[in-house]
Amino acid sequence: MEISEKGSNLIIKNADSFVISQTLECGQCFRFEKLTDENYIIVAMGKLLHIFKNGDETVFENTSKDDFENIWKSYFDFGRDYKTVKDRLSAMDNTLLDAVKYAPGIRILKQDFFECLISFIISQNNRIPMIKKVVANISEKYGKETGEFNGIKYYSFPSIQELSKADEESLMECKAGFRAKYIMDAVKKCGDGMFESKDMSALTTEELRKRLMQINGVGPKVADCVMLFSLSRSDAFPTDVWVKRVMSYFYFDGNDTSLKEIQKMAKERFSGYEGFAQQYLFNYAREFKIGASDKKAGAK
DNA sequence: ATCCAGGCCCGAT
DNA sequence: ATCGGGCATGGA
Repeated sequence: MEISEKGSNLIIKNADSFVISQTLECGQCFRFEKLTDENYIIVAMGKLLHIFKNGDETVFENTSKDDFENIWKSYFDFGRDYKTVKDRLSAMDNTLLDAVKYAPGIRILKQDFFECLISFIISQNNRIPMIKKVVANISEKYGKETGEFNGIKYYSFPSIQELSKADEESLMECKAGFRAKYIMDAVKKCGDGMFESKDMSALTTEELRKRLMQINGVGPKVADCVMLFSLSRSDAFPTDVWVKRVMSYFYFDGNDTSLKEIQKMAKERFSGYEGFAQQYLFNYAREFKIGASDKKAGAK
């Protein structure tokens, strides 16, 4: 992976295990817009990023080498060798082999903790287009303008302090629905210093999970998503309906299986790589509707 | 119109 | 411990 600067753009040549669409559209983040194929706008880390593919180059428009080193390298997890991750998973069983092959350009993002927490609180019992809309509404109302593209203004996700100004009513106006009160509790507990990054990094994944679940509206699924998508806890295994289905289908002979059993199985089988396995499997399951009542095919 | 969505809370067993 | 109903909202 060679990095260079061309004018005001930053260029990566032959990016390893990185397909923009696969990384963005696999359900881990909500603040992006597709312009054309492999050409996206991302709002993250207080920045507006136009990123696109041009032949064997991945272009970060108007991006300095400093911003890449300080922000995007970590955000896109470019410090990790995904070839090793994929090889290890692919060797575990044929299901994972197929799931990895299906989307070899997924990387697990390292998103901002607070944004990730609020976003996944909003995700519960909701659909992705609606989640994106609510997060965008909150950002426009409480965040700062980060830039403009094609005449459209974009707003960063608010900080804890900025969102502290919100009340339940205004969050309802942002279409958060019954989750508005959950957001209020999360903002309060973050503001009270319950989730300082220094303290969190001293906790085991299980301890951190319990602490996150002290927030009203945060259960095991949201807690695991936050740990995996913003805190690099790759031993977290977010288990939603799709993961439940794909795990039951392939590892429990099609039998409906409890959350506890599934997480136990994941820990044993995917040890150390649970989070990566989860994301490839989730993506695979959702695409082929594995285990869903209207299954598209026998998944292959 | 009814059903359901990357769940979780809450009250009943 | 585990189970089922209810929940704001909008698209199919």
